Amino acid sequence: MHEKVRVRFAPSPTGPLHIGGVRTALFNYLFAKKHKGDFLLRIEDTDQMRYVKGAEEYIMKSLEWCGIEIDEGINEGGDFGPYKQSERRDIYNEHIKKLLNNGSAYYAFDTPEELDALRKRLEESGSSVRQYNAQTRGEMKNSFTMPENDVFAEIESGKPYVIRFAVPENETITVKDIIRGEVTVNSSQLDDKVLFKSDGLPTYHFANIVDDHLMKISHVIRGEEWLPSLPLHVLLYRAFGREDEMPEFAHLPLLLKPSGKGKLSKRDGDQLGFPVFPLEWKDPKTGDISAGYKESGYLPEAFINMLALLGWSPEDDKEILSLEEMIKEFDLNRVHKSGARFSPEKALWFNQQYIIHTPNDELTDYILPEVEKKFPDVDVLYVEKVIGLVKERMHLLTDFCSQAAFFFETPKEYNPKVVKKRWKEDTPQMMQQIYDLLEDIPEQRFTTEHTEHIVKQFIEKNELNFGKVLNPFRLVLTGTGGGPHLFDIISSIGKEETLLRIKKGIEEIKR
RNA sequence: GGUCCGUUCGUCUAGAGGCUAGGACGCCGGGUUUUCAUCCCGGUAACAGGGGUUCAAUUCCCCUACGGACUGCCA
Repeated sequence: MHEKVRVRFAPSPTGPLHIGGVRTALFNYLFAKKHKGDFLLRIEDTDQMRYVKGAEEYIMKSLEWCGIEIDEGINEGGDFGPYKQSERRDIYNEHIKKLLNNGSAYYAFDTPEELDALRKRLEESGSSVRQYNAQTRGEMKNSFTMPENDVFAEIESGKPYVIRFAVPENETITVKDIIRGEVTVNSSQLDDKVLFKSDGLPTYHFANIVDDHLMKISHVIRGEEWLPSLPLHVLLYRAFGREDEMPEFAHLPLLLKPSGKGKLSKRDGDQLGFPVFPLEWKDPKTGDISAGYKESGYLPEAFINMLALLGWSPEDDKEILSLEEMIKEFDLNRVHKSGARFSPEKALWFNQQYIIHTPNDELTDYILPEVEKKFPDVDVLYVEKVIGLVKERMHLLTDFCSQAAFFFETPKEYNPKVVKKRWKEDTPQMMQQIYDLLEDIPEQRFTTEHTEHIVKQFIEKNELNFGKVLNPFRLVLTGTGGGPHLFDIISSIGKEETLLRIKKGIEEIKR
C-alpha cells in the first residue's frame, strides 16, 4: 500500500493530445487532488521513430489551458526525475539486468522476417496461439535455444537483438481493476513481450513498470486499451519481486467516434464536424491544421466540464461543475464501464452555459483580439457592455462578432425574409414618426428606460400594435429579426446612429 | 482466428432484488418577450435476446447476439 496518492499522466509525444488523452489526464488530476496527492507528467518518448516535434510542448500547453496543474514534470521538477524516458536509459539498463539475471528475461535474435514467418506458420496451422511464448520460443533464435557462448558472440558481434520477457507457462493471473473488478487471465495467453528494443531503448511495458515503481506511483489510471496488457504488467512486477508494492489500477472507458465505430483517434482530426484536440495543431510535416477547442471558441472550464461527464457522473444530478467541485465529487467507483460517444450539441450547450455565467469583463478578455481585428478602435468598456447583452445567444466565443455586429456598424443589408414579414405598407411613415419622436429626446436622456418609455407611450396613445412598430424598428437597426432588448440597442449605439439607421432603413428597405 | 472488456431513451447518464425506470442534451408543444436567445412548464423516447436463481429481477448467474479493445522491436 502506498501512503500517498501519486498518479501520472504518461503520454507519448507522437502528435497532439486528443480529447481522450485529455480526459485521462483530467481523471488522474481529479483523483490526485481529491486525495491531496501528486499529479505527475511523464513523457514516454521511447519510440524515437514516432517522435513528433512540438508534441511535448503541445501536451503541456494543453494541460495548462485546461487548468490541470502538474506537480512534478519536466518543467516543474521533482524528486523522482528525470520525467522524460529518453533521459532514463541508465535506469532501464540497470533494471533489465535484474530480470536477465533471475531468468525472467532473455535475448532474442530473430529478424522481423523470421517473426512474420512464425506468425504466419502458426496462423496456417490453425492454432489459437500465434505468439512468441513458452510454446514457441523453443523454435526461435534466442538464449533459450542457443549455447551460451553463441549468445555472447552474437551480442559481441554487434548484431541487433532484443530482450524478451519470459512469460511463465500456464499460470493463472488474477488482477484487480478499480473500475472493472477482478480480471482473470491464463499466462499462456500472453506472449513474450519485447522489453528492450534493438535500438537499446525499453518498450512501454518495461519502462512504465520501472518508472511507476521508482516514482512511487500509487494508482495507474489509464485508458481501457491497456487492460489486455495488465496481466503482463503484473507479471513484470512479480518478476521484480515487487508485487506487493504494485500500484492499483483503473482502466477508463474509451472515448468512441461519434460517427461510426471504434475508439477516437488522433487521425479523426476535424472531419468529424467538431474539434478533437484541445488546441489547434499544425502538423510539422504536412502543414495541415487541425481545429482546437480553444480556437473554436470554447471556454476551458466548459471543455473540462463536458469531458469529465463522459464516463463519470457525480452523485447528484448536477451537470455544471467547476474544477473544484469536480475534485470534491470525484470518485473512481463512479466511473462506469462502457465507452462513451460524445455529442457535439451537448458540448455547445455546456459552452453556452459557461458563457452566460462568466463575467463580462472576463469574456471581453477572450474575445477582444478578434473584435479589434474586425472593428478597429473599439472601446473595451463598450465591448464589455455589448457582450453582456448578447451572451445568452452565443454558443461559442467566436459567435460574438456575428451576433453583435450591429453594435459596431450600420447594417449593410436587410434580411429579406424579415423584410417580407415585418415591413408593411404603412411602415415607412411609422418609422418616420419614431424618428421624429426620438429626435426630440436630448442626447443625455437617450437611455434605455427613457427611450422605451417615450416610444411605448407613443404606441399606446395611437393605439398601435407593439409588434407592428417594434419589429420593423428592430429591422432598421439590426438588419435582421432577432437580438437583445431593442431599447438597449439604441441606447448603446446612441441617438445619432439610431436616427441615421432609421433614415437609412426608410430609404433602402423596399418590399 | 484468439484473449479480454462491455451492452438502460438518438446521445451522456442515474439505478447497486420490489421504482409509474430518474436527470441532462436534442427534438416537439406551450408560457414569458416587440423579435431571437435566455428562463419556466409539458411531451417524446430505453433496461439487446434467451435461459436460470428468487416470492420478486434493469439489478445476481449462464448462454447467445452485438459492440469495442488488444493481439508490433507503437504507446
